[in-house]
Amino acid sequence: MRTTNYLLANLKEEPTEAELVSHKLMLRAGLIRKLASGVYSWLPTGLRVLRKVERIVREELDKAGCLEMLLPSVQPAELWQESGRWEQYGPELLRFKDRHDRDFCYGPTHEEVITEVLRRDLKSYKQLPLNVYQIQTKFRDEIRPRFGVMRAREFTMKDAYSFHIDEKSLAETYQVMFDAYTRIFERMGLSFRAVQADSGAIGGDRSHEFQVLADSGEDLIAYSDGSDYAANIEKAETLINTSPRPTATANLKKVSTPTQRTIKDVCEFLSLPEDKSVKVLLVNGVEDDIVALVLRGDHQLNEIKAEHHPKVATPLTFADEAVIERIIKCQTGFIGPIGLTTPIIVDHAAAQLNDFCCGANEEGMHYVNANWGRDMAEPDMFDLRNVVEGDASPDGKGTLKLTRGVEVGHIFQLGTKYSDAMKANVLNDGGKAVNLQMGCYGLGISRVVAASIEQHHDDHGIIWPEAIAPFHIMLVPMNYHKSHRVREAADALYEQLLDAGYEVLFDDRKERPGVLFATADLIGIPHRIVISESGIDAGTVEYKRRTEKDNQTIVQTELLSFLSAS
RNA sequence: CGGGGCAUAGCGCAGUCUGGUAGCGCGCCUGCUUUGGGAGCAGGAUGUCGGGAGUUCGAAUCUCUCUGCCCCGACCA
Repeated sequence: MRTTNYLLANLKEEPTEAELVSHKLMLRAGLIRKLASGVYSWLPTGLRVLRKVERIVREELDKAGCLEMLLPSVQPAELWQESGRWEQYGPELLRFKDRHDRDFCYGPTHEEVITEVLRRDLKSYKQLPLNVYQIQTKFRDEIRPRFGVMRAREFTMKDAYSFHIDEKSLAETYQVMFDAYTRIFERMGLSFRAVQADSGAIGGDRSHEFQVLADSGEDLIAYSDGSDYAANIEKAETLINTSPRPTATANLKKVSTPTQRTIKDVCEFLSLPEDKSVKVLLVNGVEDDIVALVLRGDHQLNEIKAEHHPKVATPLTFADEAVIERIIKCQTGFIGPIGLTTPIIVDHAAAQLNDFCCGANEEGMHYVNANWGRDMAEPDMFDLRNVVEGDASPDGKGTLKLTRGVEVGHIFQLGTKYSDAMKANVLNDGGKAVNLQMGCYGLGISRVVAASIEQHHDDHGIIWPEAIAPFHIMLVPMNYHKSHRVREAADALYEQLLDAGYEVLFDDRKERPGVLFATADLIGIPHRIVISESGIDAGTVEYKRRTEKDNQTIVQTELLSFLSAS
């Protein structure tokens, strides 16, 4: 491709709308343009990358025995009502009506549609297992889209769905997909980690996320330094300390803390370490108005885990101030477990404390030297907190470290959640109808593009991994418009490289060298070849890899063999 | 949805407080010079000052209203 016949669409200045490096570079290098909040156009260079990502995904899924289909993006409400998600999904589901006033939505995901399509055609266990996928535009009306295509409302996703006669078959395909995802992200040159995950709104029992490691990632991941354990912080369990709780050594004492309401203030005021205090968070309950969650002062509530407690209302919401004052007759900041009449759920770490500090349920007062079992009932324990760096790994091997990631893939074992709701079944070998076991497997195609840039860039621009680069080679002639010799040599080499099967971006613009070099760096094409008069005299070309700082001089006649070797 | 901010040329911004015929840089077009890391000089084009309503002799500027966008909190590929 000659740049004079191409749309480079580079921006010299940084767009103010962008915060993340990847977002800035995607705008500057002419990959995308914003049409509306969270809605982007893909320009030629961006689309080339997107297609490369899709190609790798297709190749690996086809190899894994997954069949490509294409489902409608517009879906009738009836299907969503049948699965129960028309109500559950909330405002993130973009809904609209057709001319007959019938309800539709734009698909944010396709469990309902695929189940509807296949329940008609799947009749026998002999047709199973079946694994299908599509690559398609989704729309999720995110409350706050941000970071360009990283969290867009409209985005390209690969979604796959598998159908099985039993859990064993599901687990096998799940593993096949796990391995396919691993190969896909390896081929793309991404540094990533598969982590255990909470399955969230999609539902199901077992799930993993594929996280591209990046400081700017929105997810926190905990991983062990002594094993392959890794989990999203939402999911990461704490290893329960089974040693007996230290015994009480001092008498309960009420102390005045007139204006100290936060753990930090109370502990500073009383000269106590924060890990010798507990805090009480009041949330709405399922049966009770309020449920008290007790955590060690230095720990943070994990809302996802808390939602898994049967007494806690889902989604987790904090209790209303007015309700708190009515039931506990005390303002937040001075609330503690002693004498509370609400159900009390205690995190394992808080339950291990002796002689701790807590609110006295009385304005301006706290207790010190509080002890479970002596000053109040033995604790009802549950895993409520976020793991912290240095915690023991839940598998008992090593300690946990934290890192940030971008979720580019998420795979789930759904079980029969959708087949139960939508009555999707086949006959087994005994002639009995059984509901299908299902798996689903998402991969954010457009997000991968952003995540890759997040991981591969420098001050000058993008550094594409070979596998997803928009072009293989940037051909840069010096003085193309003045020198006949350069023109002839560059034109000839361009044809030669194309014939050899390379995707070449040939910068034949009438620009100064600095502009050409800056463009090449910004777009981030892996290989750069410079043609100049002096090189022609010496029978050489200049070669530079985008990942490296220095040039190499290559004898012109050896260029093709050099390239095929590198 | 709550809190904060912004909207002026393709992009980045000044001008708004204190109303008086819209400006700067980059980019773009033309010419000359220059030619190994985003050149120099000269000339040129480009605006419903986000929309609507109001106040005023007069509104980018003041008032009201609507819309869009960005950032911080609860979702997800």
